[in-house]
Amino acid sequence: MTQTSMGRRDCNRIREVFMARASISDVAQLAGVSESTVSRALNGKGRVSDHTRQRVTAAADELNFTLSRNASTLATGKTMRVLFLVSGELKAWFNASALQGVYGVLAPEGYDVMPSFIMNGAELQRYFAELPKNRNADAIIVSSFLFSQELHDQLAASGMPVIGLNSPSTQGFDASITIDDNIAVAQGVQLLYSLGHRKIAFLHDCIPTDMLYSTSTRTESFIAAAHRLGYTDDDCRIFSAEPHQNGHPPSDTFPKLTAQLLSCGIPITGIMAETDEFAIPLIKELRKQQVRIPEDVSVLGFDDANIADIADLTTIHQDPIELGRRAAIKALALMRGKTLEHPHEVLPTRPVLRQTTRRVHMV
Amino acid sequence: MTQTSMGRRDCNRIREVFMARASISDVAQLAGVSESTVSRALNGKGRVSDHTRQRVTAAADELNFTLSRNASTLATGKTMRVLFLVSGELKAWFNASALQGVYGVLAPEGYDVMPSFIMNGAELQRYFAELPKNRNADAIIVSSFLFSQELHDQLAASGMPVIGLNSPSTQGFDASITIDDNIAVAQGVQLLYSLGHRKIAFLHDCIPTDMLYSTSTRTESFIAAAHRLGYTDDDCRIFSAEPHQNGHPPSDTFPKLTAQLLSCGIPITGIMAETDEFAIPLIKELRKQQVRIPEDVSVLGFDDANIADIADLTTIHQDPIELGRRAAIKALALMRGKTLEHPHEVLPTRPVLRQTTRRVHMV
DNA sequence: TTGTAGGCGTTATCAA
DNA sequence: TTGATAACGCCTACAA
Repeated sequence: MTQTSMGRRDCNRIREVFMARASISDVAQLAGVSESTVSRALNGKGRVSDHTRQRVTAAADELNFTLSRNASTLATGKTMRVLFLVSGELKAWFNASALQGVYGVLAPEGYDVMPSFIMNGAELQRYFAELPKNRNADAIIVSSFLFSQELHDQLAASGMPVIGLNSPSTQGFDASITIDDNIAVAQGVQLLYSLGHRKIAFLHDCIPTDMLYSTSTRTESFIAAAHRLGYTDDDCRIFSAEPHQNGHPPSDTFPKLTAQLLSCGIPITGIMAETDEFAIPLIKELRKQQVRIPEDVSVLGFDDANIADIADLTTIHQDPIELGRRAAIKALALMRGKTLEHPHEVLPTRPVLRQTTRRVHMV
Repeated sequence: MTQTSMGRRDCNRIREVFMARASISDVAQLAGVSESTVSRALNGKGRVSDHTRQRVTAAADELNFTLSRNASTLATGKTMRVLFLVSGELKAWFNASALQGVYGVLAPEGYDVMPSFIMNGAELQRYFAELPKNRNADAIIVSSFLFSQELHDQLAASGMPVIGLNSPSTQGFDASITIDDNIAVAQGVQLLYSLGHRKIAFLHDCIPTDMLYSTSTRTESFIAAAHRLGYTDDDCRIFSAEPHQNGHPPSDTFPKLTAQLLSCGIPITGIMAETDEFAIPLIKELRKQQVRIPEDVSVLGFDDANIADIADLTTIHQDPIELGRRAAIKALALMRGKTLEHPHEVLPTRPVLRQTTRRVHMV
């Protein structure tokens, strides 16, 4: 270890005095072996005799030493970090749950998870423009995003595996895990049908965005499913909220929707809302207007978020923790150079019956 | 650029063909300057003439280059990463919100946030044993943890700033941000008092843990506050749930508590629950037993989590996003070597009136 | 303001 | 199985 630069040297000396950070060479010296051997002994790769390994381990313990992730990263090109990108709020039920799932499988494997969230298309643009050049992660899991071809190309250029989570298509993803929104909505329609509801409505929450996986496809799914079950255009209606303002529906959304529902001319008894979050304030408003739920009208949500349980809301269940887990498992495999047999998978959804729906008693 | 090692060279060649990753030397060459100049031009530190900077920037853009975080990390010792450690689930309202707050201030400053969660004391022990040696982050924000002196010492040895978030004491933290549980509970008691409730109860949720900031201090705070307002021991009662089993109260918790409440011999009209999450199932059970809320009994929660709004629960409001933000701001300052004027701060709480409490009409 | 020459703490190659 | 040596990609002290 030659040291000609005084500045550095002083710096090191200070560091050693204050916190005694050992480096691999210290361990090598103490164990009486070379740095390479320490490296091999400590990171598991490469053959080292048991005897040597023990000596090295002992020396490392004594010096309170572990290998530096950063240095390894630089040498190997592996960062042991995974990006988790979501749109909207990190604290949202879906995102937080998915993060927990991702973390749950990645952390035990020694990976760090770095969440990011992005609010609009411009940010997304910028984010992905930087991403491939940063080589700051080994994989990226992307939740609910809609990707342009351009972004796809940028990502492909990064060489990083890109895993989709509830993304609208498999386009641009090396692997993906998702629910089938189409089927899920059909489950809801089927439920309303089975309960005897012959006039039904879908309530669409309009989230304007240039990048989010718009749940607007649920509207189409609803109509298609209803038609398959024999509902005519007069038997099933769509009501749309005004576009969100700073992350929430405008304040008069639910009174307006309630008014529309009650004045639309057909006696709707079954309502499916696009999300639980949308269903609950609607129910509150309906009850305020003396519409009894579920006696007069049944209401069905979508997601089975924690609030659905609180509100006793019948809904369609999906499991973001499991989605996160699966995404992470795929990421893990891809980072390890494996080829996935089934890169794109679909997780089932199911209805959960609670107290906001009931069987219609025919007149 | 001398290259004697064939292996590496091949590797580089392959990489260049496939993804054309430029390094700082490529930029230097293209811009016709030295690597140091590129470094200075791109990372902002150090003086570079405008003309040179422009040439460098242009070259970097052309080569689709940005500085590698990892390499910078190794050279500078700054990782530009912050750990965020929580106990319990990441998806829990408090944790997810705090994370969002932390992320909100750190991300724009170029920091990555790495969340971790830890379920028990053993994991905590292990986590902190590794932490100082890893030098994998520049600071750590710790949410709601109780620290032993031993852990404190280990952390201090790491040289990393440690910021507490709703931790029970400032002990062991370089900075902290918290609410005052004592005051918050007193606000609740005062509210019940002002509403005319003269027989009140506190419901304690028993979360057994060897590391979590136990909210059990709230019980004592409740008694103290009640006494200050003139409640006698006969006027205020404490009811405790059985210890959690796998993260939740035992299933018969709320029927049991309800029975206790109704049979305790004093006509309790005001209840404060330790958390919103605890209050809501209690209310459901009470209503099931034909106890009208708020007509017969007023119930008050604690937290103002999103579910409180859903359940129309009167509660004590705290703001974990803001707590996260403040913690991050402190972290930022400390990482930048600043000394905080007020390292330990307290954020106010306030009652939020909803539909589960009402004024008692005296007989 | 710019260039030179280490150094950051690992891993990988090759030879022994 | 082990060791010497050269990367990995950037930053910084110093001299120019």
